[in-house]
Amino acid sequence: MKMSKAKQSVTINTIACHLGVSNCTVSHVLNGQDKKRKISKATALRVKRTANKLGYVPNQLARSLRRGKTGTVSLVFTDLIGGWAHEIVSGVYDVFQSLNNTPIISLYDRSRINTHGLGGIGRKQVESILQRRDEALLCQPVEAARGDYLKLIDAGVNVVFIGSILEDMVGLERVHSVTWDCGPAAETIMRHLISSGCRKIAFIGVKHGVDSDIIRFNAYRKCLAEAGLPVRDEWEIWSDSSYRFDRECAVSELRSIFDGEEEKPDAIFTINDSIAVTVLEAFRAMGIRGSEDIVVAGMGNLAVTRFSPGNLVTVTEPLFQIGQVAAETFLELNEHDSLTSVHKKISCNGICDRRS
Amino acid sequence: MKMSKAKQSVTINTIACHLGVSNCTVSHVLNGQDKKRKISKATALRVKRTANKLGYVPNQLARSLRRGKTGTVSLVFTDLIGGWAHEIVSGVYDVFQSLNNTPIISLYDRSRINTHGLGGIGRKQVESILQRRDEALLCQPVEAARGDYLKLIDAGVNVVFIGSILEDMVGLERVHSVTWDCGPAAETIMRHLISSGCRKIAFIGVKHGVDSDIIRFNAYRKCLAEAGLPVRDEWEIWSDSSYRFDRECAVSELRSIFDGEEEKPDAIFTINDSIAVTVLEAFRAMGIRGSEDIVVAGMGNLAVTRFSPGNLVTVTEPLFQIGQVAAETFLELNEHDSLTSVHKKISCNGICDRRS
DNA sequence: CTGAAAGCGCTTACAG
DNA sequence: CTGAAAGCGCTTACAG
Repeated sequence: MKMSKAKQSVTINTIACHLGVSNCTVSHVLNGQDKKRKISKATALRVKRTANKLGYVPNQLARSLRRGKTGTVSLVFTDLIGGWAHEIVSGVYDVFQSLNNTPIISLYDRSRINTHGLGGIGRKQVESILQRRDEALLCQPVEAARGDYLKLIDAGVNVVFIGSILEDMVGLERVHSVTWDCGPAAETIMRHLISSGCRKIAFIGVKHGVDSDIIRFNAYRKCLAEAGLPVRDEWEIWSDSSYRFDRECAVSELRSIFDGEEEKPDAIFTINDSIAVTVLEAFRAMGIRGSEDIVVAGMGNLAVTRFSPGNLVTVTEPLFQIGQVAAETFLELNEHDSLTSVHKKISCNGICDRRS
Repeated sequence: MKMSKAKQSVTINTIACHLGVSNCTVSHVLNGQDKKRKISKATALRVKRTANKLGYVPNQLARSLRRGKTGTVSLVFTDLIGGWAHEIVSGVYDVFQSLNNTPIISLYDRSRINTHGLGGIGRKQVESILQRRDEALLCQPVEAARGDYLKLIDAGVNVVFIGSILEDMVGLERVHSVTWDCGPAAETIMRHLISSGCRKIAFIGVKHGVDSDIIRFNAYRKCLAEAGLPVRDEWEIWSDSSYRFDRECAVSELRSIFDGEEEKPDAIFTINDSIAVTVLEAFRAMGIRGSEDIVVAGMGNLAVTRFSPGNLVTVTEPLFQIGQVAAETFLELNEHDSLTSVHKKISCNGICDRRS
């Protein structure tokens, strides 16, 4: 290792030579096998002291190569904006804190990757994961990356989807998920809207190809039915934004609802905070009369809603917990070496009404 | 590598056996040395084909171990909130996209680490960097992590500070920085405030121990002097929030300014957006009379300001570019193997007035 | 209680 | 034009 230009790097052999013992003894001591190997306390102590004194740092490369196991995991996000990633990562680190595993966090920026015409997670990222011999990928599911997931799975990498899962990948080997109970959460929000007086509730969603798109929509429908409220086709909007639901999308969808002479909704249920916030922003920009009174519901309670203008209602997605459980899932997979899929669901119900 | 439970992993030897050539030939071809080594075109082609067919993926561990060089770099942030990290990371990836280097992004959450009583980047993170033999650390400078930086530097790891640099680390070997011209940027903001009519401008800062704290403050002072505006001690606030400038801090600092009978400022210049936004939030919460008209200036033009209430003025920090240049700096360091320090500064001046 | 030795998957002088 | 061999730093049966 040329890593240190200043001093020669100290290896297990340096210590062994120093002490006149074999490197194997050193290795055992430093791996805490001194008891099992019945190495004398004196020797063990001398080894530890010398290692410390010389500033020995085990070489992960050599160790992993020899063991045939890296213990590393990649965390890939579509972006690091809005706090989603932050919370997940915090949960993951919370679990890995005390272990030797090193999660490797990768960002994958869809906008940038699309620019380069790659799509998916990007060949570069997939290659990195494979070359590094990461043992799992924890990620937000992204439709466009399906091919990449399959490639990784095929190479023996466990894929743990976080938050939701690509609809048709449930049941595949080495595909796992840690999701949350977003159906009940969506129902809670809908009932909250209804019980606070909303009667004409529109829906705006984006199809990400994940199970939760539909789950949330079904909750919307179910609650309308329960309450005997009207279901109107023109109020059920699936935006076909292939990339990101941006201001422009929001404006055009809102026009389709508010431009005509028909009755206007008094609330809009959207499938996530990002959409909700964009809708509120669009309302403000468009200056639609009476839009200040319209309640917009999102889901997630993400940082992005912190200052969002207008009447926002949301529900907390237990991201920290999801991160923790995802990390634990990885550890289990690693330990039990089983091929069966693990699918965990976390419950929660923290509603958050930000109406001003 | 047990990474693939399904199929035996294919190595360079697998290919060599398959083709009846030596692994050394295979290695040369796959590393694009076939020309230099004068390997016959036919052999080269056969090697490439077989590698492809068998789905060969080079083992980064073995390669790095043998080469004595990993080419990896760690990116460490204090948090992933607010979009700062996202922009930096995008810039870094933009440069690494086409290379073989794999940046490894680590999060380091100060709040969580403080809870565990560690301080700094955290022993765990430092250990990981050393064990992985990362060749550089790119990071936001954090006062509390000084000891960790020194430890890494001592071990031969290059440290590249992003955005600003710890005051007293300039000039150290293996310490580098990619910063921006925040002094002129701060002056631009101040002049903007003054030219738009502000006459009584207060200052709120937090001492992070980085050079830019003082640079921004000096810009504040300089512009007041230039314009012949009053400098008042009680309007120059250095909050001693040791951790984060939160709502509570903001409220208490604002009280000290607005509670008495003295004259009140008509603008507040804060050293960054995060503080600015928190101040605006505190204003809203406290309901200080006339505070709607007070202009609050931040710096960064971060995502966190997107919906911030009230009158915000900010200036764009060229984060994407900083990320790019930081990545390039790493590559240069890696290539030239020089010990001299590299300090780069990026200019910019995109002012952004969000007054409603 | 301890050591000699093989081997993880590569790269790279060196020899032919 | 190509191959045999050493070695990166570690772990781990195996033998004593």
